[in-house]
Amino acid sequence: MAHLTVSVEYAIHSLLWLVDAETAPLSSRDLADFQGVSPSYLAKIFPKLEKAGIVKASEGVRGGYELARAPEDINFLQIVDAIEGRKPLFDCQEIRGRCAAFGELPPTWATRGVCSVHAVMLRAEKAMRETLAGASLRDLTQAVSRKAPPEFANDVKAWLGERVLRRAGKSSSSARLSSHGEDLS
Amino acid sequence: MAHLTVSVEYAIHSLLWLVDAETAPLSSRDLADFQGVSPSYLAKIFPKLEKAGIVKASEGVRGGYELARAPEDINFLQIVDAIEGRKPLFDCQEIRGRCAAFGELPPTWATRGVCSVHAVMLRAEKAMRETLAGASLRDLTQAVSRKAPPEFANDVKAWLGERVLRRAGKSSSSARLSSHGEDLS
DNA sequence: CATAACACGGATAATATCACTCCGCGTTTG
DNA sequence: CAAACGCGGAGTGATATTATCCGTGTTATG
Ligand code: FES
Ligand code: FES
Repeated sequence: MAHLTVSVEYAIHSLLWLVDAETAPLSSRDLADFQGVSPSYLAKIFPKLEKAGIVKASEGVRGGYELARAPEDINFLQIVDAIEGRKPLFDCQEIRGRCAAFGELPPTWATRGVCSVHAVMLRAEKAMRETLAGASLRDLTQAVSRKAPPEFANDVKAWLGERVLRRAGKSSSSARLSSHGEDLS
Repeated sequence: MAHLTVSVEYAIHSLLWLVDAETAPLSSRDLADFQGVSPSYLAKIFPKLEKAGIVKASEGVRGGYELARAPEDINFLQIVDAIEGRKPLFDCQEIRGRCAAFGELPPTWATRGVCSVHAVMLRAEKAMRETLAGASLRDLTQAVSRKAPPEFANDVKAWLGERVLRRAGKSSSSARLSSHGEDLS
């Protein structure tokens, strides 16, 4: 867990829209266009979530992704680990064994167990991971719905629903897909 | 605080030897050779600790560094911030404002305050920082002295004392500087 | 059956950071 | 004055991040 990259931001925000999605599954392209991020990059992120068992993929046309578990069983730590691959916060180089006060090879007491400096870093990483594990996708959707006005959920479903209809070939109703007057050139 | 780099490991281990150092000040070169790390790289780290007020520098020959405060008043968080420069754990790109359900510019409720995803990351970073702030340099020296045999402290002082004598020009007694039979070619 | 829209993986490139080296300058001791 | 310091800037190779493009396989639709 070296650093929380933008891939994590893309992933969590994408998963947010998969919760309560009526028009499932949603393609990575749909989610990218909806959020205004790079489609090709988001397409590289979802296979990681799928291998971690967080989302379920369906192939072929009309395929896409849906949540593999209930949103209360998906937490931030699982998402971060799925994407960043369990990299440690601190990468100990075992300085302690190269002390010149030792001869060629250090005594056993010096290299046994975890270095006291490293132990503090491990505690810090554990505190961070526990905080991430304590935040579920369900908590996130509740926080968002407290913030957004009630009609926003309908706008989202209208936009995504229009997307699904359009790629189904029925590309007749191409205007007025959102109550905010969005059009795509 | 993007990632705890090896510079942090070098810094904390170096500061460890500055606690209870009888032959003060110690040069960055002394500390690097003693620990078996790159002298030129460690020399780039100490000015950061000096600007943070953790360490006090003396210039000229026989100069070097000593702790600027008592070791119980120096914690891991101060050292990490001094070296990594307060970089955040998570760099929010404000994805939420680019949602296609909004028109050209997003409504105020969507961009006001901190994003709910970002808020979780800030809590995780806070938990990590509090753990780091709870570990002082004094705690570290106590943990090390519990681990090392009592004669080790004498070995360290002998090696560093010999180093100070040698660069003082009195380079006659160059052998048998450690009870482990260390010699430097 | 042909096509188009998917997922998936590999290759590539631009940018940034990291670990590290080298140099020159000013300061201080002997 | 010379040697040993601290200090700052420039530069280098390795790696990671962000992003794009392409090819392969799968599946629904016409
Ligand atoms: S040897 Fe790596 S942190 Fe001490
Ligand atoms: S917009 Fe950056 S974390 Fe939500």
